[in-house]
Amino acid sequence: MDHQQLISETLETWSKERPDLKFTAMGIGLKFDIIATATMTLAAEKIADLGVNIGEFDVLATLRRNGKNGVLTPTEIASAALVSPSGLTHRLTQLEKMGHIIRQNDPNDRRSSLVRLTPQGRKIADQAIERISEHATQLVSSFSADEVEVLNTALDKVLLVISQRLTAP
Amino acid sequence: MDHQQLISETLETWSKERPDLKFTAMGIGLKFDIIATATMTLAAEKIADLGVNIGEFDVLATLRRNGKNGVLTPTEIASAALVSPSGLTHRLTQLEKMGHIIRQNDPNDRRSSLVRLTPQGRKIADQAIERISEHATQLVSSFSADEVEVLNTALDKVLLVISQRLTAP
DNA sequence: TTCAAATTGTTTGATGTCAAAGTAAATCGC
DNA sequence: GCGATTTACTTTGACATCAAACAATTTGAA
Repeated sequence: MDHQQLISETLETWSKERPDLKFTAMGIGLKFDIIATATMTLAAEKIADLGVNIGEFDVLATLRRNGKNGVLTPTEIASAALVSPSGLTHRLTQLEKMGHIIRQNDPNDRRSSLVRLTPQGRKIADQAIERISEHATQLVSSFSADEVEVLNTALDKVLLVISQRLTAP
Repeated sequence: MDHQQLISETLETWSKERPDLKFTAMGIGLKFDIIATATMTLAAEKIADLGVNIGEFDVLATLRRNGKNGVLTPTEIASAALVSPSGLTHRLTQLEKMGHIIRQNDPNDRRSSLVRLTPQGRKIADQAIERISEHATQLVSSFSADEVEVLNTALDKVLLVISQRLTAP
């Protein structure tokens, strides 16, 4: 069964069983979830042959786009990549094995370390971002510029509500 | 740093580093991902005190909304809940421990089994869907009916492209 | 009828994640 | 200064998930 059909069938059966509740918004939530999952799956496929997964790409990308010298501390990467400290440690370990990054001691703070993108890692990051930005563009290729604008605005409105909920439950 | 700001900063720095690429669509993808993750996290919090996680709720909900007698085979549940067979086995085991479902032998096919929602499981499903539908409604509470309609239409368009990509890579 | 292929659900092994504890070092307040 | 607190990263343990292998059973074609 197709995703669209799965969603509409879910909403219909729920409405039948619980006519006292409203399910329109839940349908939107379902769509967000399915779109996000599928988008990530597809993006992962696009870069699979580069040997990195999406999480690892995210780390490389964070270093790559951080201009100057591609050096950040793990804490900086973790907050930019929305990953837990322990999750980041694992990603860094993998990336270091592959030779895409190196960990160096921070000369100013011995608790800390500096994560540096290697030339090889930079190359991977560049190849990956090319494919991923292109892939994302294709997903909204049926949209006019205006429609993209409208969608973006709507997403921003949802993000705003979410930020409020996350910080002030 | 706030999510909105994180996204716009990511797009800006990328545009600076790679002015040859287009990042608008990737920003939309990022927003989908953050919204979906946060929505699920918030929904999980809403039902945490019921003792079930989102995946388990999904199974209960599939059984509950499937009218008549709340009985389905694991295969039917798995395809409706978008979970792998092995993932479903684990969820069913947990739910059976809690007394929310029971597994019975299928009299017509001894390979198969029938998963039946218990009255207790049905109660949990009802409480959970009330909270989750309400929570979803709040997330788009700042939208007019028209805006909800526009958003839904846009999401459907994206879903359509995704379905095509997933089936025909 | 019989045996190969398909189907059903579970088990196994690997992955990626987080929360919490642990280790080490820097900073702040007195 | 000096001890308590905070900060930075890693380690550990738990969890949920998937893909692939598996065992049991049904189906279907020769």
